[in-house]
Amino acid sequence: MSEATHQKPEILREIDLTKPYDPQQVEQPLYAWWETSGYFQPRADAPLPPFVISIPPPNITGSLHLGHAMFVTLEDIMIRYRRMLGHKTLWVPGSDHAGIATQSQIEKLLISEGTRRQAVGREEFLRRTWEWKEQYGGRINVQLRRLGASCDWGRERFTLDAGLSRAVQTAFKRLYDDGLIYRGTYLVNWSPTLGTAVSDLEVEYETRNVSIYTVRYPILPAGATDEMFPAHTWGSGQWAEGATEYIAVATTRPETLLGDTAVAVNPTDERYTHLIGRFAVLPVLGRRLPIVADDYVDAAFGTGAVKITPAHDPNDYELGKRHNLPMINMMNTDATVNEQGGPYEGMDRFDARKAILADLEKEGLLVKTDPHTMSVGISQRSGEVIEPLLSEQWFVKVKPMADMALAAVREGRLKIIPDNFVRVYNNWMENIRDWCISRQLWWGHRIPVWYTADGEIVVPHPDEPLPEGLTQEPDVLDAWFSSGLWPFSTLGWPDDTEDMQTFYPTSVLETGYDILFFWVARMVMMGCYLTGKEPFHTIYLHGLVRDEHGRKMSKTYGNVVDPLELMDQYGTDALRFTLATSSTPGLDTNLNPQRIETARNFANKLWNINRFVLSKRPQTNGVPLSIALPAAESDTLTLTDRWILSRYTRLAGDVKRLMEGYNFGEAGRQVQDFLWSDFADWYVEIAKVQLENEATAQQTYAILAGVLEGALRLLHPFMPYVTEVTWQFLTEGTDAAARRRSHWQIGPRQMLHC
RNA sequence: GGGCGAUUAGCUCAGUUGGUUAGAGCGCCACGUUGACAUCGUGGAGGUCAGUGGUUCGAAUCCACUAUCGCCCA
Repeated sequence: MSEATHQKPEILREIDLTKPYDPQQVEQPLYAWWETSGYFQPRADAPLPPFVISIPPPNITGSLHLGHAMFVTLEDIMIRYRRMLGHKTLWVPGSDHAGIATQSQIEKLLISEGTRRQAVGREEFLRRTWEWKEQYGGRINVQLRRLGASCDWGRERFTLDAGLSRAVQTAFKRLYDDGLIYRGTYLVNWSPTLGTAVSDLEVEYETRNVSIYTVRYPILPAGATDEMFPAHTWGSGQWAEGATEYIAVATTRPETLLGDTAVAVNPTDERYTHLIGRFAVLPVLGRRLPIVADDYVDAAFGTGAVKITPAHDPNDYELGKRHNLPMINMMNTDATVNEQGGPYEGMDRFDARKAILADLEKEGLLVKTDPHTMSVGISQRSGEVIEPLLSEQWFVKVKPMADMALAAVREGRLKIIPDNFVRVYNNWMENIRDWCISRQLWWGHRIPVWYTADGEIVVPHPDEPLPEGLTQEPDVLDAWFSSGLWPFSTLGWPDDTEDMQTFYPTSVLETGYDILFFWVARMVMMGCYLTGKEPFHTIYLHGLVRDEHGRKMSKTYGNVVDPLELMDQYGTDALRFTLATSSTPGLDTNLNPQRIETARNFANKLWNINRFVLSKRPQTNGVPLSIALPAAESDTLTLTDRWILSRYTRLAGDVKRLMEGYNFGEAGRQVQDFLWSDFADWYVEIAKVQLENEATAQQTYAILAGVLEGALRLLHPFMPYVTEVTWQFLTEGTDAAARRRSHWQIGPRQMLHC
């Protein structure tokens, strides 16, 4: 198709201009046309430098929610704007394997078939999961297309792709060789029903009303030997017979006493100084517990004496290390009591609690029960109470990377919008703790570590052949490990590919503030460390989408709004425009359905303005019509003409300024205000008169068409569908169509008419 | 305990370097329609910008404190 004979896409020929704007008729065919025409690929001949966004990869198990709609809206606004300005623009799409979420989904599927993961085995489980992924994993990306996302789908990536897996293995080896990855036995957050460790970030804290129990432990009577005390069996009711002194401790988790290895008091607490160095006797098991002094103990809390369970509590763990206490793990990985639990072995943790309390009472050792509020760790994924558990895991020593990430922001190479998140970012980076990266799952990147028969660790380079006779580590990596590499792994890293050279570092990373630590911070750390460059120069954080009264959307509350339904009802442009214009960076958005209706009306308004302008189009006898604004100094212009041109020029400048400053909402509102209030309500009405006058008719039409054409382009990043279809009708057979050499890609001067 | 944010019309929200009379949509009231558009137009009512104090010629905007709500971290 030559430029001079530019025609609107075939699909638009079906559209009936006499009816109100119908998004359903336009959107999907238009998207297909964009995509198949290659408009979303970066242009080789783009005049301006690359502008690149890596998509926040949705989970393959995910289905579209308003969070996706928000990020697509904002990122697509940036991408389309930069593309129109002439940047070599790339938006890299893809999806995340989402270890726990996906594995849980397939486990449920197996259970519904009457079997389970352990029964089918790892290989078959993975085969089933891949099968599921191939079948359903792409659904979310079909839905992102409906939102109008102008991603280059030819570059779509998945975190478990061969290339990205090689990136994971390369990163792992590099960090391991540099001493930043280590294996060790530490207290970790254990999710019993998921059967895996999780990172600190995956634990949420909830204030709960619980009971605090005061339990007294007998002090070993002077001169008593192991045989002499306790003299009676546990549960006899006479277990503590012969004790003359006791030390009382307060606990909210009495079942953990089975793992106690000491009792601690504050060294300055005069109530207990005489007991320091002596021994208490552990109820149930009769174990001798040294009474130790440590500043950690708050003399004012409870009884001032604390039972110490190093294998089941973070503070006790630290204290245990200071005092060289044994660490006794009394729990299995499914949170039942293990062989250390004596008579309670095999009981679930909460059943054991009840049983132990009953027995303590029987033995006269339960002093009292008080109500207590405390913060309880909950597994983000499963909602169950997290169990601090001593186990062998793999960790990343993140401090050196965090220092680089801090410097990037401090030295201005990385900007965060809105900037109040800089403090949050700094605070987290400065107090960062090592990251537990091993997960006891099957779905994910299996940790690239092999063991020899002697248990020696081998971490091969991904391109090296594997020595014979090795056994691979069974655990997989936290899925955030691979998403931490996303901006560069998707471009071909560790290879020095053309895409890496052209598009890395990327430009803006846009996502919700709720995953600042989970994802953004990790990408910055990994990017800085592994590639030597900040993976992007700007972080733009949006807020959460809430319901119209500010309540968090939740299934249980029944206030979840489905973006697909909104798009069916009002059109994609209406949803996008509403999300963009009712939000401010970093702040939560209360989504008011009435505003979506207004945005739909706005789309229809544009449609009708365009119909009016088209109806006034002069006859040109086959010569392409020129859509060009008259020079502002032309003395044939009426006052109204000058006014609208002035307003338009100011709008173009303001939009440019606002877009550059990431104030997309305000930019969108200004274009709407201009088109509806200034252009439609005033200029169009006065144009009706001017068009009747031979002296002004021609110029009036030029202004009508020229201003509309330009304003449509200003609005296009926000409402891509209606602006595209309208623009196609408006410019068909004109020089404006030819000027756009391909799609919306025209230079900045033309775009803004300034 | 530490930190962050919000508070503007009945509702949902704008208001970006401090600058006429604080804006929009919806809702409400009145009027209007064959001619781009009723998914519309015109006009109107409606605000002590949470409160107090301060800086300034001038404050919704900057500062301090207070209140309420929300979030993050420990």
